[in-house]
Amino acid sequence: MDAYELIMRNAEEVVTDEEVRELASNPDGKRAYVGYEPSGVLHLGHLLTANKLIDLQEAGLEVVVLLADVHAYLNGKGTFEEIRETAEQMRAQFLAYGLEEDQTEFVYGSEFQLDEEYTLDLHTLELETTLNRAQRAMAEIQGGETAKVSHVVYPLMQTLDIEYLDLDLAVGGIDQRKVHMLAREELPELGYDVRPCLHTPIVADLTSGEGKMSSSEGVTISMEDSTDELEDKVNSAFCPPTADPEGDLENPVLELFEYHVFPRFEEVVVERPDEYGGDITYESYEALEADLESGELHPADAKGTLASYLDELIAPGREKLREIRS
RNA sequence: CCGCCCUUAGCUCAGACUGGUAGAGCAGUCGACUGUAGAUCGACUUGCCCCCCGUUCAAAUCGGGGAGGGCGGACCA
Repeated sequence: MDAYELIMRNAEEVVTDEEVRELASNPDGKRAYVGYEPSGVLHLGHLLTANKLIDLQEAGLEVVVLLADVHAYLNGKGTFEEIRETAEQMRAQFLAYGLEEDQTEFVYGSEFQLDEEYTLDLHTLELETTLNRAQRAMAEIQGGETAKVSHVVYPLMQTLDIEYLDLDLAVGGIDQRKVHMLAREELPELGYDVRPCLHTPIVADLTSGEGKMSSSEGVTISMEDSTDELEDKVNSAFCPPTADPEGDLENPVLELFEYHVFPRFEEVVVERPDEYGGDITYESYEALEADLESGELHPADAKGTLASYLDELIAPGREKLREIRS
C-alpha cells in the first residue's frame, strides 16, 4: 500500500481529497493529530482513530496525540488533577496498543492552551463565531443537556489547536465533522492556513446495529474487558448473515472485522469444527464479508473469531491497566 | 433583582386538585425458538417519589424553608 492508500484506508471521508493527495506525495515531517478527552480506560471508539494514527505512522507521518485536559475540564470531567491522572493512563494504553513511542508525540492541552497568545486568538475567534454555530459544532460531543459557555468555547479551542500544534492533518471520528468544518472556515480569518481533515467511521451499536456505538450508552468493548466479558459482549451482538441489514441498520460484527481486525492482522483464521466445514483463512475483509453473505461463514463462527482477535488486540492494554492499578 | 414552571424506575413520563407507604411505555435480565444476534412468544427485576422541617392515625400528594434545572420579565450599561 502506498502512502495515499494507507491514509485513506477505512476513512469515512476526507476534506479535501486534493489536499490529502498532496500530503501523501510528500509525507516527510508532516504532522497529524487526534485529540482525546482523557479517559481512564480506552474503548473501541478510541482505538478506531488510533488505528488510523498507526496507518499514518506507517505512511511516514508524525503523529500527535493531544491529551485534551483543558477540554475535559470544560466538559465537566473533573478536577485537573483527576484529569491528569486518567490522561497518563490513557497514554500508557495507547503505547501498549501499538502506537510507536518514538514516532508519537503526546501533548497535554494545558501545555499551550493557557498561553497568552493562544488566549487572545481564542477571544478573536469568539468574536468571529456565532453562538449558534459553536453550539452546533459541539452538538455531537454533548448530548441532550443545555449548553454552558464552556461548551461553545470547546470547539473554538479545537480549531486553534490545529494551528498551535503545527499540524498538517486533523483526524477524528465523523462526529467531529462540524468542528473541523468550523476550523477550516475560521482559521483563514485569523490569518492561518487551512488544513485537511480525515474522518473515521463510527461503529454501530453492538447490540442493536443502529446509530453509533457510544461509551455513554449501550455495550462498549474496552481495555478492561476480560476475555470472557469480551466473548459475551461479541456473542450478544446483532449479526444477521448479511453486510447490509434492512433499514438503517448496520452489521456491527462485520464493521469490527473491517475497522479493527483486518487493519491489524495479515490474515484471519476462523477455527471451526469439521462438522461445520473446518478452519478457513481470510486475507481480506471483503472475502470474509462475501462468505458471511453467502452462508459459507456462519455468524456464530464469525463472532467467536472476532472475539479472539479483539482479545489479542486488547490484551497488552489490559495488562498495562492491571500494572497501573496495582 | 422580580415572576412562572419542573424535579417520581436506567430513560420519557403518569399519579398530586379529592392524603391511605407508586404505575405505564421503552430499556434491562432470564427462558423457548433459531448452530449467533435480532424478530416473535413466555416470565421477571428495578425506586432515599430532590433535601429538611411541620400538619396528620397516615404525606410522593397538604403547609413552610432550602437545593438543582428550565423559561420569561426588568435593565440597554
